[in-house]
Amino acid sequence: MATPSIKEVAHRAGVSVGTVSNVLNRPWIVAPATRQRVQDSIRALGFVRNEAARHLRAGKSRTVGLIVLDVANPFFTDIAEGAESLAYEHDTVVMLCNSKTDPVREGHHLDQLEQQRVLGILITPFDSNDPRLTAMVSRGTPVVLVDRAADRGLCSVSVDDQLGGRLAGNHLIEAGHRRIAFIGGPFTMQQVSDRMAGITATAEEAGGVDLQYYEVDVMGVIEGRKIGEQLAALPARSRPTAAFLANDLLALGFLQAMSVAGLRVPRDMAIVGYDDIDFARAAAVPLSSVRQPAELLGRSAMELLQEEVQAADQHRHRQVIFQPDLIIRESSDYTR
Amino acid sequence: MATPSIKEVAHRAGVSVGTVSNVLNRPWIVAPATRQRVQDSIRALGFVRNEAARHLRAGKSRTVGLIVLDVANPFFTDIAEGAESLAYEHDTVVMLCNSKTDPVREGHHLDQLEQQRVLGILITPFDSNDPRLTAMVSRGTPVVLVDRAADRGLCSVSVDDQLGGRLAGNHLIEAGHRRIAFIGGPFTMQQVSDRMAGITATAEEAGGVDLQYYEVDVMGVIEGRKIGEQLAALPARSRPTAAFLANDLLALGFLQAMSVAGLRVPRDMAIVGYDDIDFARAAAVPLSSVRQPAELLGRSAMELLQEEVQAADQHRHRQVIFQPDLIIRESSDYTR
DNA sequence: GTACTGGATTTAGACGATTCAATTCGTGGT
DNA sequence: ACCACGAATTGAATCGTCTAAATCCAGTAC
Repeated sequence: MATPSIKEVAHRAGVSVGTVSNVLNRPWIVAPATRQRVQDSIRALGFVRNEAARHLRAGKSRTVGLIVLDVANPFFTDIAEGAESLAYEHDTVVMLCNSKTDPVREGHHLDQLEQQRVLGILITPFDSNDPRLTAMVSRGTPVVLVDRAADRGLCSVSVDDQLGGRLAGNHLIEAGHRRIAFIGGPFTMQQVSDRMAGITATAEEAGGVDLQYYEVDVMGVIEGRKIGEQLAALPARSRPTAAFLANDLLALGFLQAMSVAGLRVPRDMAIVGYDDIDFARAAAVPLSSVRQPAELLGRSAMELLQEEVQAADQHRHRQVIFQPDLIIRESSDYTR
Repeated sequence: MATPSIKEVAHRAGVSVGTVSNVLNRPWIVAPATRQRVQDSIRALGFVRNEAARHLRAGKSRTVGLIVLDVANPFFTDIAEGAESLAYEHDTVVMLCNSKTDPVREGHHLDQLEQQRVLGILITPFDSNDPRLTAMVSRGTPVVLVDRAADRGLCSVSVDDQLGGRLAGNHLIEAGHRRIAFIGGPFTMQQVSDRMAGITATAEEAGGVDLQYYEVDVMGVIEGRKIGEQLAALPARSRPTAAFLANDLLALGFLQAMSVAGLRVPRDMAIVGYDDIDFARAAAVPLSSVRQPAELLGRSAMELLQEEVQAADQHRHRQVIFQPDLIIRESSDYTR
């Protein structure tokens, strides 16, 4: 009934447990005939390795934790995709955790992962200065920040969010907009504040631009829609003529609200999102968006982690920064 | 450097490892003064339990595997949400795995989970008759099918998909549609074929209905959009006047294609989706959809699993079936 | 002073896989 | 016929935690 252990396999094959283990781990040192006998025994008994025992003995596990802010956001699934593809090559498993932008959930996941002695953790943290993170590192679990630049002793993979904000800002200002809304949140999240800083800088440089800020708790479609309704209800004279949203889910919700309210995009309201998820291209009005190389982000993060795990001692933390691209589509382009 | 073990904690507190373990597991049998001393030691050393060792000793782990077809589909994230909430109450962790409707990936995840000796597996399988599944069960890992009815010796939680198909079919036929497209895939997936069977039955009962079938590999926005473009390109006289799509992602893509092609919804094309994800309500034209109680599905599946894990021997497999609801919104309703 | 009680603590195996030093065995060289 | 060598295999220790049984000890009753 209970899953057979290596011991039963050995007994049935008439060899010692050491030999079975050798068949599993270094088959070439086992005589072909013996090897065959052991493999038959394994198959007959339906033996399955016990990962917990391996892990305990080896002192380290073969799983990597990945904590994202929102699994339902394609941006993060793309990251997961990238991370998993590389993990696979390293004979490693990814444990995907969803913090839902909630520090408590995030903490719970960190606890669990640390108890599982994961090889390391890739995380888009709620707060990148969380002392928990450095504590974990000092206790021996490598941490790589994803989509967030690290300053101190951590590896990180990120995209220049200020530049992203600037790209969006310049684009909208050059198109003639003078009342622009920035929508995102919570503002305490570095990504959000960086993007905000970027567009703010361009607005100041240009001068005469009225930039308004709207904060949301979570960046999802529903919230975007809500803010959209709110803006649509304003009189046209005081309503922003363009909106830059800190992610595409917000932008999609916002776009839907415009459509429901009968405002034309981009004529009445130009929209630029962030992340360039597949939905963005496929939206009712194809969405302009600041593209981030999500899958590459995930892959690189995993790469840094594996590097750190293998090099162990003489590893130097690195901060990789990618450049975002502005993808212009109909939602902000009058010329089409 | 290395994480301290219970042994170091014991040494520092001047007690035996057994006492430390007792503080961790049955604190009440330890004298308050000793308990305090141990707890101080734990904190000072930054001790973190080694889950692998606990697991090995206990013979069973504290994690449950959840394999879904598409993490990016909110329907499945809702299921995960439900499963996790209950898992939390049982001091259990959920490992979320994404099969991406790919049997190979699914198999890989199954292997990993079995090696980890997970408490059990919740899965929306690609093929519910996969012999792997029953093999795993016979080797001792309980499996609960999610969103899929089991016949043989398995627990399952599902929604009556035939009924769902009938609800959509009746609704569209009563509204006068006589050329209807069914879109989904792969048709080998039971959910899809059941929904198809449902609407087919209503069409046959009504008579004089031309029901056309379109198959896709994966049910995502992109694919929906593609089929939408394809239908939009047909001459109006032969084009279906209504479409029933096997999930909301497809429906959303389809809807976008209509909008781009200048077809009005529902006047030129009525649309009914499936799952009633949040996006559906928030779409440019709010989407009619067959609602499934996703979170409840996840919770119930976890409930069945926990039941089976605890009862162990005298457990009888159960097949829970929920009823879907048709939510009518603008995308199929002329009267609004 | 002895025997007993009950609470507090320790001790001594497991659990399953891995690894490495030790052993066995067959073969070839001399 | 004997030794040496290498290939194949074994045996035992180990990882960190848990638990049942054993031990210790202070206090109490007689």
